[in-house]
Amino acid sequence: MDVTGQTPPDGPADPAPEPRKAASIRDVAHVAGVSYQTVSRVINSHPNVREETRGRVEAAIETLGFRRNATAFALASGVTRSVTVLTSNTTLYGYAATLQGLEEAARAAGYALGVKLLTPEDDLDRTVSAAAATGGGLMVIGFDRLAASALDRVPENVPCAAVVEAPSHGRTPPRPAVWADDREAARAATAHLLELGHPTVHYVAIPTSVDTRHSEGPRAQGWRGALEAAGVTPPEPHGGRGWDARFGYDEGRRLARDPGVTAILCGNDDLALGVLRALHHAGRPVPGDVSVIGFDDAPHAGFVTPSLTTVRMDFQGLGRDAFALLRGQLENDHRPLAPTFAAPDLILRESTRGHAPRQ
Amino acid sequence: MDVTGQTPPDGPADPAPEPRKAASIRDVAHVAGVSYQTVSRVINSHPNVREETRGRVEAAIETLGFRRNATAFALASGVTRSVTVLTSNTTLYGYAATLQGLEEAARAAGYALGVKLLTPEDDLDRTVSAAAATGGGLMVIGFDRLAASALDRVPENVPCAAVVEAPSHGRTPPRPAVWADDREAARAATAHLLELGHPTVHYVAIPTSVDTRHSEGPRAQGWRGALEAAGVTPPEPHGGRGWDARFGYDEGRRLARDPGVTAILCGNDDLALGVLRALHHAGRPVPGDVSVIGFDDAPHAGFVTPSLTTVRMDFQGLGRDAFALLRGQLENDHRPLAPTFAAPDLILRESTRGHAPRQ
DNA sequence: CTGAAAGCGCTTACAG
DNA sequence: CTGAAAGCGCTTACAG
Repeated sequence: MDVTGQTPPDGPADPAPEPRKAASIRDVAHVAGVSYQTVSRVINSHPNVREETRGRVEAAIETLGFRRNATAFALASGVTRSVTVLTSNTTLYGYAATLQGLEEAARAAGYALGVKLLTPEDDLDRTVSAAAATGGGLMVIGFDRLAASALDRVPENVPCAAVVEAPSHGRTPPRPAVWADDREAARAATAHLLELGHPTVHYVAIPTSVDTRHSEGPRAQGWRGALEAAGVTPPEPHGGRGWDARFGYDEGRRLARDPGVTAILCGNDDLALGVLRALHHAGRPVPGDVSVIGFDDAPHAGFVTPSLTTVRMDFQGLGRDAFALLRGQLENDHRPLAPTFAAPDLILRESTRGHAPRQ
Repeated sequence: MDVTGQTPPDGPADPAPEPRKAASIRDVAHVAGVSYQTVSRVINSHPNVREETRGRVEAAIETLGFRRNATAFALASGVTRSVTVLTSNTTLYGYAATLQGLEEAARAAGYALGVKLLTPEDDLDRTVSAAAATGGGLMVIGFDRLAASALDRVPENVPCAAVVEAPSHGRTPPRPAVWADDREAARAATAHLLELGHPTVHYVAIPTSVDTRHSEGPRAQGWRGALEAAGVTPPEPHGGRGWDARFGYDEGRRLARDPGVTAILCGNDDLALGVLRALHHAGRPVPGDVSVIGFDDAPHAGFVTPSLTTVRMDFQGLGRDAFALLRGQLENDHRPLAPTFAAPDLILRESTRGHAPRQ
């Protein structure tokens, strides 16, 4: 099974068409027998052009296959209509869905979208600087520490907006930003588990954008708050060092060993999947013995067995709204409206069930 | 649960810093007391600059917060170092992983990466044209019909490469491209099921880039070929109209009704998840009664229960290699080497088991 | 080692 | 309605 393929470096069989230079407005003007300014008027649909002239120019554009050079346009006009999104991940569900919302909104507005991945290896200042030098706006998906630092480093005079974790009481993101109420969502999910009769709820955390030496993420805060409101002392939270099922599995194994554990809230659905798997391996049926709630409502959450009770998050809506916020800075006539994204919503499925206290 | 947040449109509390214009090399030159050409030499690390002059210029750059305007650089120098990837999806595992490989390779080479989503609604020619006008290279992720059409429409004189489905015998992609051997992978997976004792294997297809009125995708071809080689008449394939678990679930329900179905190959892991779920609902245990194989080895495939036997695909490697192919066209001194991506690999897990013919 | 000129492909006033 | 000029912020020769 090792046959793989590639078109030979020399390209397809037919003789490689020499990459002749693209036509410019001067070429078009020459063919159409007008000055190049007139060509500019035509491609910008300026009203004051004689119909017959316009026709000649359009014909020339067609025959030469002219496409306006976007770089020259940007430099001369000063309008860039492009956004670069800074993110530390593109494949995790929350990031990918946010990116998708961003892309949709950008496309609808006629903006080009660039993606620049943030990595711990690359110099953050250089990365942010390079992105800023593009001339367009900057968008940061600030779900983790790395992205939060990037957001802090965006030069003041470059247009920028972000989607972030719900900020703590009284704190304001360094730039215009949107967020969902993760805190309230986690509180509600935890309260649901408590109402089901579980004596306490354990939490397996995702990484967060806040400095965990001094604080914790909004989802953890909501979980903690719900327990405290019910008068139960929150157990030590787990996780916080990774996003995927493998981390969930590792934490799940630990939790499975404790017979007192009957309810687990996970920071996302992938962690929950890992926890489910660990509980299965430990012979602890879900939801018979343990109830599990995920977070995000990723596409597969409803199709695993047991299907996952989870909190649906409208990442695409966040992305759209964040773009509107940025666009407001880029085009001064454009005023972003109130948020349009949907609030988090607890989706009840098979992985949770009422808990009857043991005799 | 409806509290959501957004920074007020006016921005953070502190008075919005007026977006003063970015400094140009002339500004830097003025502050440093040199001509702007000298500034150009410094920012391009040209050797012939007196140490003391260089120092003054660098100091001026620092105090003014100068960043070279990428647009002007591109226009003046003619080097773009940017790639726009055309894709009809960014969230499905195969697409997202390919994109990630592309991004990594682009970043390593110092290229900016743009993403342009292909949709059935937008005019394909306009979309492709707009992307081509960027001046950089074009990259297409050609896993579906829409993307394949986009690839066909890329003007001959714009640098372009693609990652595609394995082309049929003797056919060549319209542009330099890389591909994994999906056909052989599907053949091997099917043969494995046959060796396990299953009398036949059913197939739930993903959409494909080929015109299904005249042909079928490479994965389907491999599945069909394996059956025919074993002397069994291939049953009618299912699916082909969607990628996600819901489609898999619908097809799974149909298959579950047929007691003769004991082995199912799915075009990807999401479809397989849906099939698993449908079999569960129909009371047909996996792998006890039915064996299921997925495709791609998505991150969660190993964590569902039963864990999914699947074909691991190196999408990231494909993305990297495709980028090298494109770079070869953009920089004429750069010669792409032989493919470096890993061949598809069958990963045996819990969802498959030997089949003992019923008495 | 450093400066003055021309130009990348466009647009935006300004003339006529 | 259409053309000639100046300029966007840089780079690449060309001088000295």
